[in-house]
Amino acid sequence: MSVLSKDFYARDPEVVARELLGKRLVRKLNDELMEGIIVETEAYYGAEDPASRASKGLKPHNKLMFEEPGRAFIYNVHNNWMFNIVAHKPGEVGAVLIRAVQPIKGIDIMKRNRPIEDITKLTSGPGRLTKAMKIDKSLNGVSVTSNKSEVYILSNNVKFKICRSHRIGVREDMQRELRFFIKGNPFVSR
DNA sequence: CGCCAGATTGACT
DNA sequence: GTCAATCTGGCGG
Repeated sequence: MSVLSKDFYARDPEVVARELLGKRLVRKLNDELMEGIIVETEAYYGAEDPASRASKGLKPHNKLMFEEPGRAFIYNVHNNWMFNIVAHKPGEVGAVLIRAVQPIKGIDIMKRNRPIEDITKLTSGPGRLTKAMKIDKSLNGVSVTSNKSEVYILSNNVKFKICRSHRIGVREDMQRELRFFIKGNPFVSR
């Protein structure tokens, strides 16, 4: 298993969102290790995407979406941290939101961070997984393309079917369906 | 500094 | 299905 490089993210956000499914999100915090399989993502674009943080052009808070791919882009919504990875072709704008993971390592740590009985609700939502894996604004702008980073993505070799739908929770969506998830996986958000 | 929207969640009918 | 709590950060004055 190898760490996904910057090249992986230097493509169209939709392609990156689809291909991130099944990959492994690794969170290292001091001596502790947490890991989850990505089961749900959404793609976001630039000016053409009314739901995007970058829809109104370059601003200090969204400038990461305009910059080099492969870095974490994190912001707050309703007291929840959203974990995105900057992804776009050269000269373009975009990011992929990680909406849900299936926990596979450090589950006890995640449960400590987010006490809950039902494990399928531990990381099945963008705000849930960031809380369980202790991802917050302190990781904004951090590169996810090195295994020395506090957060990165590993390749994986699993088979599954991909479903798609419109994005969740956005005020104004695009015509295209830009949410992707693994068919039948119980850790996908509602 | 105050106002308020928001890529949510959890509780409840 | 509905609904409101809760808070960060953008933006106007």
